[in-house]
Amino acid sequence: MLDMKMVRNHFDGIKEKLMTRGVEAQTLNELMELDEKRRQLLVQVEAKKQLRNEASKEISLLKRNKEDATDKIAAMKQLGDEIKELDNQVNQIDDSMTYIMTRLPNLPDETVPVGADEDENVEVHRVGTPKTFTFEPKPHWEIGEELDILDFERGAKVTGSRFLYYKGLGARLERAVYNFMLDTHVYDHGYQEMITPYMVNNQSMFGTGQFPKFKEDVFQLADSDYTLIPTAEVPLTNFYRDEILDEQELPIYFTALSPSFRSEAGSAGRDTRGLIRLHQFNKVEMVKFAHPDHSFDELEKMTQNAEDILDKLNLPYRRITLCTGDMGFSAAKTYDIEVWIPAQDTYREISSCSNCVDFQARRAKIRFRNQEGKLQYVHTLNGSGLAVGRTVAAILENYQNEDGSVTIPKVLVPYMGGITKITK
RNA sequence: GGAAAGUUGGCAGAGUGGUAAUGCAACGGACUCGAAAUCCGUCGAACCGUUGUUAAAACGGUGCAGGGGUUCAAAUCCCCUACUUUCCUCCA
Repeated sequence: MLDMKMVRNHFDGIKEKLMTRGVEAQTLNELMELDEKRRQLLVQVEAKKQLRNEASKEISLLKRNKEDATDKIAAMKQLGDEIKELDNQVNQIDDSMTYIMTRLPNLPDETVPVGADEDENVEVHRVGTPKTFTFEPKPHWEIGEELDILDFERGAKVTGSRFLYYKGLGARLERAVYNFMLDTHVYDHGYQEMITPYMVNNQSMFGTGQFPKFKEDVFQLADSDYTLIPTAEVPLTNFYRDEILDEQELPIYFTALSPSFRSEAGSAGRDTRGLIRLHQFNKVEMVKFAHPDHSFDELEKMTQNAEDILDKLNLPYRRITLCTGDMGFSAAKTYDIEVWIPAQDTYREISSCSNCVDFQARRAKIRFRNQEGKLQYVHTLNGSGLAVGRTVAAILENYQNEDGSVTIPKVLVPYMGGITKITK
């Protein structure tokens, strides 16, 4: 959530920036009018409340001295009704403002390219060269089905489309990949490992910005206020919701493996086969709580931490900076990392690393006491490190051999119990 | 699933309808070579608004888990919800 005072004081600049993210000018104008009206009403109602408080003191004194206060009490009854009426008006305006404020996206950072959609994202760099095959590379779902390590049909039977079984060495490979990722983040990159709840309440979904605007993207449990997490970012970031941290503790690094549940409403027909777009997938997530002065440095480090996994797996990838029109709701700046998928002859997203600055911290009330003793919002960051299923897909495709077998990347061999190749 | 007791600053903790105590911690000072201890003082419930500023500050309002109600007036009384602890039941 944005700071209303900042919106009020720098209205034109903020309006311009938010419009690059698809916010309508009219919405913002309406917000300013409501704010104006609200403050006018507050002056009125607060003056009346001051009167009431003063009268209450007098009544209290009279009663204490056993004197008659019936006249004063009667007069206050009238005032009470007026206050109630004005309070109602303020509350209505508050509701309207909250409706708008909770649905406004974060302000893009200065360094974010302005653009309408994904076509205007800017490539930062490419690492590794896509391998040239002496044969026609197969898509990973064909490889997986032929090796009998992925079973999409039974996933569809038992649950529905966009679900699957990993089988035998397929399951082993998935487990090897996420254990490798966790070990790397914990032992090489300094993150604390967590296992989180996989269901969270509405307030947590609000804290990280999924609610109220994106309810249709998630699976909510009927007759409860629990939601299956769409990413471990939600339980990890909300870990410190409504808490005050020590400045000396910052930065705090968390990592967690979790399943992620997404309804994928609106993506019908896209990536219907394979591991790219599922309703349930494993992801190793990184979350940071950073001092505002250092959060953008922390974003660079976190993105490198994600790239380090791909470097070690020797998979070709590129990094792009998302433009204003393609960024997620809570982010001030986002890098996407895209891995090379040979069968599609293209790069596909495998990680997204964002600095949300104080946007989530203001929603979730995560603060620290600074050296002057004042409360200040922390900056929160999150990034995939990495999407596990998509990593398995990339390994199957990039490491496939002409005979249909798949070579295990070197760093994973210890995690595979010494197995170097998956064959039929 | 059932029963009881709880939820008040960073922490501890008083407050049964009439101005949210107090202690610890923090900060400043004295003492000290320095520190600890001690003493003196300050701040602190955390946000909204008005006036105002380089920074400040002053005044007012709200704020006692969250929401609603009663009342001239609610931390306090009533209702609903959440969570915590203990006991019973069940269970991996």
